[in-house]
Amino acid sequence: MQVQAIQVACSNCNLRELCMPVDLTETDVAKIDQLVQTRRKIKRGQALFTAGDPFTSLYAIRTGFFKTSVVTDGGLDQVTGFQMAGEIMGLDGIVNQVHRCDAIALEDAEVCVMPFERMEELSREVNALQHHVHKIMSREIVREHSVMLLLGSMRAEERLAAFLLNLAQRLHARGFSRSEMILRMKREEIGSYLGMKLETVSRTFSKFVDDGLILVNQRHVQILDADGLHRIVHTAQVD
Amino acid sequence: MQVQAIQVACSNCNLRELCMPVDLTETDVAKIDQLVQTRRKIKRGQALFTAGDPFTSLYAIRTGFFKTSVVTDGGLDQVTGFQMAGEIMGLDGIVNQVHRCDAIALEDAEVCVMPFERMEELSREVNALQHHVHKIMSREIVREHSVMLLLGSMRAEERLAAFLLNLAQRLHARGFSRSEMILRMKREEIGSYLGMKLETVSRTFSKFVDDGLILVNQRHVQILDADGLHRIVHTAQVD
DNA sequence: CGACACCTTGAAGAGGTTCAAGAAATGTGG
DNA sequence: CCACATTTCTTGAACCTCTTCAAGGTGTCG
Repeated sequence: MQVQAIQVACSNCNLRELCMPVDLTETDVAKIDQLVQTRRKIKRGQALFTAGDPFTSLYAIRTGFFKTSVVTDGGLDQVTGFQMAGEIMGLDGIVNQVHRCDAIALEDAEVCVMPFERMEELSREVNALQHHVHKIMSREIVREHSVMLLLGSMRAEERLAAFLLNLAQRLHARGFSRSEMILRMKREEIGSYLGMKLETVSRTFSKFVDDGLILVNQRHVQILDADGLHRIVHTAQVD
Repeated sequence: MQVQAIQVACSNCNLRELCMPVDLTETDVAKIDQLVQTRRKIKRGQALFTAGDPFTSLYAIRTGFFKTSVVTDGGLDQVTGFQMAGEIMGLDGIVNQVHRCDAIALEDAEVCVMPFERMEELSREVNALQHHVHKIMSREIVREHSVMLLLGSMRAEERLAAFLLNLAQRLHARGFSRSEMILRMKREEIGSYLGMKLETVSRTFSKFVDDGLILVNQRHVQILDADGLHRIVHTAQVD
């Protein structure tokens, strides 16, 4: 496990508005800079944590791209999310002080380690941080609701269209192109996340290409007609 | 909207260990008793809150049974959960100060209103409450992961078996029979939650009856062979 | 008791899965 | 740097699960 002392304080981090509260007083800023003492580098394919690991910290992604997934004793495997810079991982560990999913780096990554006890302490002193923690968790709950909607009521094309639009939107919020992206995950992982088989993912990609909605070259995807994709998602009608 | 002053303090509530932290000092108990100043009664079919309502409070169910669901502009409808006594609703509202789902009473109900600003204040003073709030939210995230697993990787029979076992287990934790229950929701709502059509829910119930796993009489369900149901859930194998 | 909502069951059909084969990319060792 | 092995992706064809549509049954409540 690669651990290293930190070079950049939160207050100077370019991801600050993504993972930390804004509108802090100077003294609050100074306190929060104490929170992240270490960073960890994770090589592609390596786990940041796996189910069963004791929970000690939340992790903010500084660079790289992750997937989180739950596994059952039966061997079932479900990808529960894909995380990118500025997003927080590890929230599932708080209840029982044990991680309940795996977090795997899909490309070389670096995360900020935020010891949770320290966060709770600081939250009592810095109201903005307290509220921020609550918001992060609430946001995750809302996100999962929308995944439930996707898995529970949409068909394959709608799911994949929604997935691509969501990825593009998040990447764009981080300064990348709104229409072009490199997928960090394989078809099988997309399929697991979206509740469909990898063959169906591949076929649906091909269909979108035939319909002139996107261009696909392996993991390079270009969105040609975002409105068309939106229309597919919202064609998801009740009878 | 029915609001009323409170008769039972948290410290005397029989649901205390379900919705409040344990191991409090006397002074902490006194503080927490200040949290719930009002209760609200909700008639069957009425909404406690709906998507778009401003968020002010979390709600602890004292009696009754709820469903929560998200609706899209497209008219899609997804039940995201069923809640019973001692469980907390409203967590989705924290991020943007707006509720993002509907909470509908499936039987006459009463909830304790917990103003969230008050909770944040108290959390700064009472460490146990702070940690408790974090645990509640984390537990909800973990629960939703398991729903994603269910929706993403299980087939109809596995989903319904898992659903029945989960309900039975939660009811049993509240002192009810481990094997007999009255469903508070209709087939359509079960179907929405489990990502299947009401006809499929009905057919699957019938199959379980044929197989001697359960007895069904409308909404009265009796589990005859819990092990058999467990086997169905865990037969969910990866090849 | 009649109207309405809810549930069950059948038959036909669609959407997605499974199995299989081959193509394209990626990694490895000489 | 090339040959080979491995992984990942695409596509086809048959099959299966679940949905859709339809009709009839059952329960409930004014």
